Amino acid sequence: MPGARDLPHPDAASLVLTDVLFALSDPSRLALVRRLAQGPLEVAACQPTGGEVPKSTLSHHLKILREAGVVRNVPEGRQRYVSLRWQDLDDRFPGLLGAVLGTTGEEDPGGSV
Amino acid sequence: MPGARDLPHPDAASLVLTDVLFALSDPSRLALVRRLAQGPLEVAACQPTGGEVPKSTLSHHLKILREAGVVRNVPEGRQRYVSLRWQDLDDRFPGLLGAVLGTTGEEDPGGSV
DNA sequence: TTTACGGTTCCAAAATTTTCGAACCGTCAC
DNA sequence: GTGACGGTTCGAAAATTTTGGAACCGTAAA
Repeated sequence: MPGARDLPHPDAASLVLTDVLFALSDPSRLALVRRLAQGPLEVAACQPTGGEVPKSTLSHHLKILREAGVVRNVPEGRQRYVSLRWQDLDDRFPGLLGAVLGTTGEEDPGGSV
Repeated sequence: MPGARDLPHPDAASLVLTDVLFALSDPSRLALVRRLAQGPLEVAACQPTGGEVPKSTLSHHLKILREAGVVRNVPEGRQRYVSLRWQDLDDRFPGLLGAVLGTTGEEDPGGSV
């Protein structure tokens, strides 16, 4: 197993509500979360649509999201995939993410694209 | 009309999600919001259960909550009543407050203690 | 009116967060 | 191996938030 450079992720049960709310309270982070709601993205693709941000800054925001348990960051070849921990979040704080994303959870989950 | 010393409150339609999330992301503020969910409190009663906090500090937290539109602060004689803007919040961000407070809205509101 | 009360505002210090360049680390291509 | 890539970590500066004392403002009681 050639170098497992996995980053630490809190497990679903130990997520802290205020940490999650804080992570989501930043406009640029929330914007990213909205995009992640549509599917995983590699880190480079997490750049805000339009402007470029220094790598270290982007990495910092990803860290806040990851440590709060909002996002999962897994290595894949020489890149990394960032994905929303929707299920875990919903297990721990039912309805929260849906409310933040503006969906109450009542609408067609697998709607026609 | 003897001195209307009303504080500014954003109206329901103009509430900003990240501001609300930020206001709720502080543990002491969130704790207060939970208590307010059970009914209005006068400012003095907003002191954290157990410890005393300087008046100016408490006032600051109330200001963050008020400016985010989470709370309403209305003068009443020589004191002020602080109340949760549950309805306004729910109109603007359906389900959010319920999710934060840990109730999806489905359970018995007046459950047996 | 004078004084006590309940609270907000003002201001500055302390703490935390944000930003970003530079150094570093694994992985893949040459 | 050597080098380019994709990203994280480190460290320090800039910006924002938190804290708390002092001054101030209306209201109600003396």
